[in-house]
Amino acid sequence: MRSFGVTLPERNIRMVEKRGCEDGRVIERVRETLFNSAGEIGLEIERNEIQLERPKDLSNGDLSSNIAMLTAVKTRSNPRKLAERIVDKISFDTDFVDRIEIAGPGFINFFFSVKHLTNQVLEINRAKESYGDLDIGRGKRIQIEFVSANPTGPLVLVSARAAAVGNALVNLYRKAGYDVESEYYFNDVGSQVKKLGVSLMARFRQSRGEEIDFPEDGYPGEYLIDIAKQIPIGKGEEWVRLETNKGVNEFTGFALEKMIELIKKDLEFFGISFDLFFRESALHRSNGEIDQLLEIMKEKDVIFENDGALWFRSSDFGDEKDRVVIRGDKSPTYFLADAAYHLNKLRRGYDRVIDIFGPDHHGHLKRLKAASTLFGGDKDWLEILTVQWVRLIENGKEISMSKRGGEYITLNELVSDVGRDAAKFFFLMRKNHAHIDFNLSLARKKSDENPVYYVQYAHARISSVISFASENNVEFPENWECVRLLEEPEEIDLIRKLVVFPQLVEGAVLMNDPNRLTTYVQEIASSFHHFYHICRIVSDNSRLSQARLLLAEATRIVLAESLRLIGVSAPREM
RNA sequence: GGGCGAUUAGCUCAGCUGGAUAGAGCGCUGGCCUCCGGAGCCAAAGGUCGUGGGUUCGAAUCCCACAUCGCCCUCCA
Repeated sequence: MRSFGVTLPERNIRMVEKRGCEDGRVIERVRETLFNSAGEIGLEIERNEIQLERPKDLSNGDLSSNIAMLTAVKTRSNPRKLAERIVDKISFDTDFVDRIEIAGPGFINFFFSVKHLTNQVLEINRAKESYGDLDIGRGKRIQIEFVSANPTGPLVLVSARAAAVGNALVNLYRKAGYDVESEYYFNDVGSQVKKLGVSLMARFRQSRGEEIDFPEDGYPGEYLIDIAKQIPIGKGEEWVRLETNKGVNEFTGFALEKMIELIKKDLEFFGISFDLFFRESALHRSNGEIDQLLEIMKEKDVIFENDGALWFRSSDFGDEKDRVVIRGDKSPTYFLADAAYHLNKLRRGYDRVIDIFGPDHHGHLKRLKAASTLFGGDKDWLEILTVQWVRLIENGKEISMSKRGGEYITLNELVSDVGRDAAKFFFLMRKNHAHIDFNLSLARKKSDENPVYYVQYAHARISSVISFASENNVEFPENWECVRLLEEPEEIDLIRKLVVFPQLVEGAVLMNDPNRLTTYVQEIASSFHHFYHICRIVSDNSRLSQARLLLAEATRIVLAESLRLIGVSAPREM
């Protein structure tokens, strides 16, 4: 059930009122009418308290209000009788509402007229891919940071999931009228990165025939062997001869550039792009954000010294204990750098910032939010979402991944195996914060069992029918009056599902929940197949054919746009 | 010990910020192409929504407790 009313947070109410599409205007008209009628019989109720829902079961109408049940409690009256009194007072032109029923314990149900519904088919055809565009963001600047995996290895499954989720959110927020920037943060500083350099040096020396042990805590993956081969031999040998620290630095620098290149390639292979790649090293310059943040922390008196290190009193902000920000060796911790990074974001002027974290970062969450309020970020300025682990299941069994052997399944391997579309779709079939068992065997299948193909098939089928119609001289009509001929239950059912799209986008944005789209798109496909089976599109009746062609095209538009939002292709044929 | 999440049909999961008779896919059973793509459609079977309390006109949904499972809890990043 969708509901728009009393329990909604402030910003949600505003959004509902600002919705631009015709469907939204209709909801407002119904709300207005109910408000007036309730006033006439002396009920005291706020406009925004009036909830309007779309019943799950369409036999309960297109819009349903529980106003009578809510007010019955206050006025100690029978909700059904109260509903009757309200309905008696309702008088508006029945252009879009066909009838009003009182049902169940006192629901007031509005049934849209066929005329109104068929008009929506025209609206979708007119709007095309802009159907469902909202202006709830009103141009506010929002930054979405995601993946941000360390440049110490190729991207693995969790990163792939974060990439799919982040990419879908970027698309959704843009569609909702936000000015969105996507960003990837590279931790190109610190001990992990240094380990990368040490590992690469070892690989290089091994490649020159030296029999040395690989460092125990190094990165054992094969990718470093490949990168070692790319080092010009003269250079590499020179670096080996340098004083150890300097030499490692050279290898680190080389490894970093190659890793960043590799990660960007992986992302491109997956079909994910970023507006900006930000490097942590930019924060470390003298009097950069790290220094500035330390100053702020000192001013606010939230810092103390202990054991030669500087600590942040994060326990005062809900963290379980205090955290080191400057280590005994004077180097800043990862946490301090990340907090400084967010200071940098704030200064760039974003109205809101969303971070998508992997599951291994969730302990980091509270202290980062605490830090962001320290330097002036409003409580809701920074929002942190987490995505959970992905387990790969093949033939009903988990594919075990051993960290020690460096045997991760990479993004690249997954996408090569099942394809971009299936990978993205499967990652978006669950809520972000729930674990996923990724069914490899199913994702691989190019058959009806695989939901991605089921949906894409519907799109291809529609495209094919439209071509078929054209070959048989059924074209899109000049005069769109023919949509009035749409009246079969299968046609009306399909239309009713299509018109939900703008609200679906709104809900997905409000709840940061792109997985709603994967469910929706399957429902649309199912309704279309059903309609297709019962109602012949191209027939001897040319006006009816044209009307159904418009409905098919409207379906195609909604399908294609939904798929675009989740980053999945909508093939014309397959 | 502390924290986050999960628990819904045989399996994998939806359930849209509390609504009406809890839905889909797969699997199983039985049907549907002289006709626009059968990668499709229809029908049937299948449920104490983990357990126990609470709030509410109304709870799978919110609150509390408990159980089971997964993950996290470095002066790593």
